[in-house]
Order: sequence, then C-alpha cells, then structure tokens
Amino acid sequence: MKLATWNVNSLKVRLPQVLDWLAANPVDVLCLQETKLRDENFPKGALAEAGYEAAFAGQPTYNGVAILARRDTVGVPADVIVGNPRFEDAQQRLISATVGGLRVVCAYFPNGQAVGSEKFDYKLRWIDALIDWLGDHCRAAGAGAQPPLALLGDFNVAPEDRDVHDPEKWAGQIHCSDEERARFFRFVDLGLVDAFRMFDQPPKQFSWWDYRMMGFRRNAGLRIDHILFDASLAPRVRACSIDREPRKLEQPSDHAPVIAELGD
DNA sequence: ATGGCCCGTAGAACGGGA
Repeated sequence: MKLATWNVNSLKVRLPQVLDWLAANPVDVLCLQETKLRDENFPKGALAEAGYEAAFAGQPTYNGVAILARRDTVGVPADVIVGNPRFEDAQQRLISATVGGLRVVCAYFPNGQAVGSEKFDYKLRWIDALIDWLGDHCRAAGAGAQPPLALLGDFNVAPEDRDVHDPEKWAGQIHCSDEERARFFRFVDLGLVDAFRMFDQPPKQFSWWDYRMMGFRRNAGLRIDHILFDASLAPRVRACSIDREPRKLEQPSDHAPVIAELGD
C-alpha cells in the first residue's frame, strides 16, 4: 500500500499535474492540501474517471484539504470527519477518513507567518489541539479499538536543522522555531514515526522551495511535508521518499509530493 | 541590502503563502 501527500497550491491550476502524477504513480491514498476550491467546484468527476474516490473539505481562496482513495484497491473513504472536534476552526485544514484499514488524517498546518505573531499563536494552538485529539486516537488504536493511524500533510515545520537548506539563516524563524519543533516531536512522543527518517536519505532533501530567488534551482528548500505512522504500522514501512519531478514542471506547486510504502 | 513568485479574488492591487 502506497500513501502520498502533496500541497498542490490550487487544485484548479494543478489538476492536470495531479492526474498525470497519479497515472505515473498510482498510489492507493493521496492527501492534498491547499486545494483552494469551494466544495461545489471540487473536480470529483475527473478524479473518479482516473479511478479515485475523494473526501474533501474546501472554502473559497484559502486552505482546503482532500483525501483521494484508489477505488480498485482501497475503495471509498469511510467515516469522514472534517476538522478537529476539539478545535473550533473556520479554516478547512483537516480531514480524516478510514481507507484500506487505516485511519488517514490529512492535515494542512497553519503557516504561522512570523514567530510571536497572532497567526503564530493560532498555529501553536491548532497543533496542540491536534496532538490532544490524535493522542487519544493513538491510545485507542493501541488497544485495538481504532484503526492504526497515518498522519500525512503539510506540517509547516522543519523538524531538524538537516531539514533546512540554510539552518543559520532560518534559526529561530518560522517553521524552525523551538516551539514548532517541540510540537513536531510531541507527535513522535505519541508513538508516531517520521517515515522519511526511518531510512538512509541523501543530504539536503526538501519538500518545499520558494518560488522566488530561484529557490528550486539552488535547492534552497525546507522539508516541511511529512508522513507519520503510528507504532503498530512502523514495522510495515518499506520506503519513503520525496518526488522532486513535479517541481520541475511548468507552473509547478511550490511543494513536492512525499510518498511512503507499507508492506503487508 | 532589499526583494525578487504564485494564487485567488478581484476586475486593481492585495492578502497569504513559507
């Protein structure tokens, strides 16, 4: 079973790239962030033709998340929950569904803008509420009362200096602050494992590059998109990598997809 | 040194992204 996450920065603009990517990479689950679409405009018909069933939650202009499930392997997303029941939020950043025996959580963490800002405070509270909610899920899953958990998405957190192209420049900055990093490792404390770091990886592997300053050409990026599996799934993780290819296309998203593979 | 791009909503710039 293969799962992936991709911040597409407008599914309207990127739909052709998503369809092409799925044709070349027929993953079982694809989590999307920043769809930036009203629900009535979500391209469920085009995705269904491509063999994918979708659960989605959008709004105009900003945010928006979706879980795509390959119909012939994992069927239709079930028990869909939009948002975090423990956090009142007008922004569509979170959607969960049971797919292929897994509880898949697709998350678009707040950006936070600048450390100490109001948006930063919202980011921390949003993450705290997610840790609180998923913590209970992990405990229930550990007792066999819930399906095992996979958390995929744009975390807007670079967990370690090796996830940053220029750690000195970014030290203490948004995505790299101690507050944000500590929260990333609170997910780890729940028993979740960063699939990417289960394997030897080449240095300077990033999932986002600024559109400006020729960020991609210079590989001036951050690794802020992640796939985490709970403790029961960790032994099944076979691979995890970042696919830089779509970032090379004309009119790319500024994020690249991350893919993980689970064995039986 | 600064900011340099892209997207949606507009129907011109601006907010937001990271």
